[in-house]
Amino acid sequence: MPENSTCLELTISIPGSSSNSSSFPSPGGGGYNMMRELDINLVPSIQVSNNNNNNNNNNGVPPRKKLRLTKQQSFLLEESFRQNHTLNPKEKEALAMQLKLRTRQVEVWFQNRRARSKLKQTEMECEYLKRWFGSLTEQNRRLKKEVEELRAMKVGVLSPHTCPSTLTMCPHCERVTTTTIRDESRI
DNA sequence: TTCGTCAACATGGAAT
DNA sequence: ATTCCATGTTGACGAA
Repeated sequence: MPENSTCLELTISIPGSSSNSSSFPSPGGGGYNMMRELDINLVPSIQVSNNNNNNNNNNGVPPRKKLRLTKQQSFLLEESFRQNHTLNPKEKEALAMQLKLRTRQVEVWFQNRRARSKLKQTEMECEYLKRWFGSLTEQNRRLKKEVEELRAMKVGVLSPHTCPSTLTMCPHCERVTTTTIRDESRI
């Protein structure tokens, strides 16, 4: 079955019902029951004309159908989102009119789009942090190895005939060097 | 059948 | 009180 609004099943619009979906609590987040106001998938005019061939043989509860935006609608929404991630009421109204959608649909689309955008951003940051963690782990490993080598070097330098020494950083070449007590006493 | 995507919805918090 | 938004969830749908 092609996924466009013209083949979707319909519901009867209830006069006086608000566009606020939260007025119709339903099992599950998908909010869906007999009291559903308008089929979100359709423009009102289409709903009226198509409603005649809807038998509603499901105890008055039509199966939930999923709207697929047309390519044109998606393109315009994406373009609009690219320009601005949020819409003021006038822009929302205008865009809805242009797309032949309800303002609620445009609003929901933008909410979902922002969420997807944020998710993508978070995933990218996560990847970056993972790589960073990897490089830090590697750096830590190398530094530990270096410390081990330096410790071994220090042990080698120390002998019963030599003075105790300490490891110091040369301020000029920034290399660690072994300094004996005798050397230090000369400074 | 399973899984990913996404429109629609619920809810709670912030702003007005 | 109302509106808007972020976030989490649900369910329809297509693809693998």
